Amino acid sequence: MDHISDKKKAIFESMLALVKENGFHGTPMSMVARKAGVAAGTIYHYFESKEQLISELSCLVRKQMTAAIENGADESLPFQDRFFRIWMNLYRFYENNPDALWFFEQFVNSPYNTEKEKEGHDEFHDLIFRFFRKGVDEGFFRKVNPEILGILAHGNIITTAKMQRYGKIAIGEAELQQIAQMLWMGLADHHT
Amino acid sequence: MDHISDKKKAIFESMLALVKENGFHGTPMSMVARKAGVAAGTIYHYFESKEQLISELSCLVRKQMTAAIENGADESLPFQDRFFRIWMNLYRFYENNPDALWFFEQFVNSPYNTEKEKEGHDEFHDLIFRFFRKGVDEGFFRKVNPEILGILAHGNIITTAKMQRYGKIAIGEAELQQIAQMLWMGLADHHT
Amino acid sequence: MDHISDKKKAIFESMLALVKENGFHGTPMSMVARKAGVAAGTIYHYFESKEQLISELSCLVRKQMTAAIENGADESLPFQDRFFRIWMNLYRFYENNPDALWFFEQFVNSPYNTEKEKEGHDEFHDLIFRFFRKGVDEGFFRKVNPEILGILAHGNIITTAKMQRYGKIAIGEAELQQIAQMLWMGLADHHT
Amino acid sequence: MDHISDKKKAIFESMLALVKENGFHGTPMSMVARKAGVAAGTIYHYFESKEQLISELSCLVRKQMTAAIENGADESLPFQDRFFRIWMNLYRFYENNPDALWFFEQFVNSPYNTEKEKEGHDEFHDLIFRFFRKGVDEGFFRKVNPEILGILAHGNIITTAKMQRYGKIAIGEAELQQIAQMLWMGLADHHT
DNA sequence: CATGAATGAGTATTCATTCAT
DNA sequence: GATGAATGAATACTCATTCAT
Repeated sequence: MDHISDKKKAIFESMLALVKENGFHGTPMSMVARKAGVAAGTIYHYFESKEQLISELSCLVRKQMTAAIENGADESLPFQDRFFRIWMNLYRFYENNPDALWFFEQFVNSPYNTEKEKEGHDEFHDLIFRFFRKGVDEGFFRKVNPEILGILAHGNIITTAKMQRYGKIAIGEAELQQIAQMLWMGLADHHT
Repeated sequence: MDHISDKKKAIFESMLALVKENGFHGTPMSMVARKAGVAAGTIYHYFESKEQLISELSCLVRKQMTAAIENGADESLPFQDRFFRIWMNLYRFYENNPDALWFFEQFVNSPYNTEKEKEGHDEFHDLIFRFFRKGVDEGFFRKVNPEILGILAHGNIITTAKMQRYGKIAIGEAELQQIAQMLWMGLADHHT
Repeated sequence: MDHISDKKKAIFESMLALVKENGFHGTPMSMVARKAGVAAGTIYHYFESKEQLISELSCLVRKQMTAAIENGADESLPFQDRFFRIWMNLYRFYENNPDALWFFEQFVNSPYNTEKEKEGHDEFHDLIFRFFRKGVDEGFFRKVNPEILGILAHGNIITTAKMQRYGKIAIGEAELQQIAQMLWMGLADHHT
Repeated sequence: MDHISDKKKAIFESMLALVKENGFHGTPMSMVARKAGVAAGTIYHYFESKEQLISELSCLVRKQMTAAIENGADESLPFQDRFFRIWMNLYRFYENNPDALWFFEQFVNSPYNTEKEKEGHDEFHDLIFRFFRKGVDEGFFRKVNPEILGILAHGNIITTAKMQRYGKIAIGEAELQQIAQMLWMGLADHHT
């Protein structure tokens, strides 16, 4: 059923929001509990430790990111359309879920992102990788390790989302189109 | 002038190295002191608080980043050459100073990076901005807000450095050239 | 009558075994419940509190100790035979019920052994006392407060059982005989 | 110098007294700190953890016990005199240091008394052992493993001290003499 | 009777910071 | 300037106990 109890969901959401405000360290479990409307001890029925709560939350966020992309994975579309669709889908996800973006950025560079964490299966990464390999194989992209292309593309989207979030620079629809376009042009194989 | 006492330098280096290992929270002042070979109290002769030590360190790192770029700012060179030179210079800096890269990435996404922090004058940012504005003005780059271009370019370099640092994907000289090349192609104005 | 429900028994046994492993403090009620195969709340149908569970368990153990002795209380036997029989019966009880020995030793020296606890009627103590008073009255033992003799004798048995349990010193049948013999010789009235 | 700082001593004494009242678990570090007149954190300058504080305290107590015996180790005295002297010295120690007696009894039967703890070198035990081996070798005691004799004798003293401490039974000088005498008679080799 | 999710007070421990020497 | 012992507020986590189902 994959059913997540209401309390567990409330705890997830509470942590997500608070981490954005205060960072991992600045977010005591007691605060997570209060915002989630549960007792401090209750969290420990659902999660073994703060570390595990954060770890599970990172999995959840990654799943959401994966889901966000998959909408654009419609294989019947032309490749280039899929590229822009994926770019925009993921961008929109970050735009609409700034807490998730912030959480993830902090998580990646934190001691919570342990070796064990990194070694787990990462469907998000796989999805991206397959897409870019296909792009290389079919001549759309340069002959470069598709993994590199995927990571650069994702970095590009995150940079854009952070820019928008940061708020000092106006990023409208036109700019988004241009940024995605620039990425496509950069990756494209201009030989042919 | 601008002389940094040996102890102060030792404290900076100690913090820089430890933050990479353990993160901000995992790095108590006592540990910084021990690694720097000074007493805990001594740190407070040089810095008002942990926060300020981190803040000053972030300034120092930014200065180093600025210095790294400036080598490529030789205005007599053709613009495109300067672009690749700046790209590579900054990349090399991150490659050779992984502690600094790590520290900065953590810092940017941390509560230590306060509003006040963000509002301070940022010579690094200015330098980048001026360069990209020139590129736009002179027709090398698309007609896009140069600030956006600068941030995308910096994001590209950091993504590359982290990829290399992360170690799972082989990034050799050939790949570096390609990545910079792709960035250039992306930003370039293909109209003309 | 005096019927103990299966669950209650399971809870007693669970606590007894766990206390030996982990001590009172290291034995949370939830652990007792799990090992007993009941829900945490169920324990509170049978016992008012952890304290009372422990208190009742201590009574139960004392009863078992009393029963162990009583087998040797056959008044038709010569007094000396009864002495050795009691000694060995009690020793065997501790040997065969190391959990009980351990529990009792911890209990006696714990804050659970409250004043109220100590003041309750103690049949075990009475039994021992009567036996040693008889021994004194009939000239087998020295003219010493029989309560003292009883406590010394019991201490001797417990010391022996712990030695055996501890495992570093080989205690065989021969040694047991000797220890009991030494105790007898010590208590005996050598005047006559 | 074996010098123990005043604060460390205060912490030891505070713990010793409180454990007697409340047991290990009932004695939070904050309470130890308050009674010792130091801040909670201060304890952790001297001891790594509660466990280590307790462990070190147990060593200290054992040393005191050893010292108490050694006064009676005057080898020029007749063996029997030494026996009674050791018995009384150790008894007096327990009588005058009821906190230590209580602490030790609790400690021995607690999870703090780890395997590692038990395996450490134990001078107290060695001293006792050597004395009883000599007694056996020189024909004063029965031909029984001297280790067993030592443990029984120590158990006898502790039982006596606890009886006295317990307070319900009057133990005067006469009784003490008798108890020690009974122990001697018990251990003695009556063959010769 | 039985359950087990929920509670929240209580505990060991950490760590930025101070200050007497 | 330099030291490091001392501080005490803050935090993750535990567990006896309750109660709605």
